Amino acid sequence: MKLTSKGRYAVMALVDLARFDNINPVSLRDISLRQGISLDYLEQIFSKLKKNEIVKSIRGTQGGYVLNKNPNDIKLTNIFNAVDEKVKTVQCKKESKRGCNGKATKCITHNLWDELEIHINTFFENKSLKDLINNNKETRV
Amino acid sequence: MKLTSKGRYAVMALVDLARFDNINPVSLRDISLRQGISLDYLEQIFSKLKKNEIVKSIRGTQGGYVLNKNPNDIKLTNIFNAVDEKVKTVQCKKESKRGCNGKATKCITHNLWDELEIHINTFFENKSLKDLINNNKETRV
DNA sequence: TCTAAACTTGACCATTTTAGTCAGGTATGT
DNA sequence: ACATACCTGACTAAAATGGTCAAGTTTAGA
Ligand code: FES
Ligand code: FES
Repeated sequence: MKLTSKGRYAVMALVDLARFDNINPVSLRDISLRQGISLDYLEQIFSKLKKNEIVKSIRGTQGGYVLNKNPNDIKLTNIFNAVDEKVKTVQCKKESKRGCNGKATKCITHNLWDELEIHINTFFENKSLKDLINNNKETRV
Repeated sequence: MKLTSKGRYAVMALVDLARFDNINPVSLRDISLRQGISLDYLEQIFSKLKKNEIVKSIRGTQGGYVLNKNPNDIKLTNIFNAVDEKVKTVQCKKESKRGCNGKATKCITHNLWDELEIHINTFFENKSLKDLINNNKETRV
């Protein structure tokens, strides 16, 4: 089970953004330089964050991105959903009664994987961008 | 974040094994048929489970595999470690002081990923093969 | 003793996913 | 006008995944 860079970058970038957006919009270029993430890749990521109304964009010179919600209302779940970083412990469709590889029934360990998925998602639901900023301020002191 | 088939199969196969190993060793062929997992793939998986002393093998006709420990002592952690299904929330080496892509310091969200990794691993450490067999018996009643 | 069942080993491979790059745009403050 | 910064879509190298295939060795049982 690994977390992809896309998901990791999305959170990193938003934490960076949340720290600096008090005064002016923050440009991807700045985030790219500060966090060491490819600018082109960041653009793909922010395109999705924008579609999911997590950030707003301001075009033109001195433009950039701004948070579209209170940091307290942006949960990791929202961020990961936006960039398609979903937790998948199974291959079969959830809605379907059938199991993996088109088997007629769900597998013998199916409950376990459901539990696992819930366990991980709970973590994401309980963690907001605000937690991360605060957490980091503490570290800085 | 997704769980790979290798990890999922390993657990499925062991639960199957644990259910049937009371009397005779269980052949991979049987597991393959019952659980719908490729025999050749199962062989790869069991080779690793054996190296990690989770199962024992008995060769020849009527041979097969048997658990090498009490089901209560086989945690998901052990199984996943055996088949290299590790939880990785970061790319950088844990021991190193340096961050991802050879950066001089760890990233701004590093604590978060450590927390996440611990959160997931806790689940795996607290779940044993015995839990899974019992759990499933309940479901069967 | 012969044979078939079952473990053992290692190489090989097609497909998918990942983590980007590249090449063009378009909008806008100064 | 022009530099800055967002916007869009196509493309791709490298890695991971989920297997397959081939060629063994061991041993119970007929
Ligand atoms: S994981 Fe698909 S059937 Fe259980
Ligand atoms: S994840 Fe590698 S530096 Fe934080």
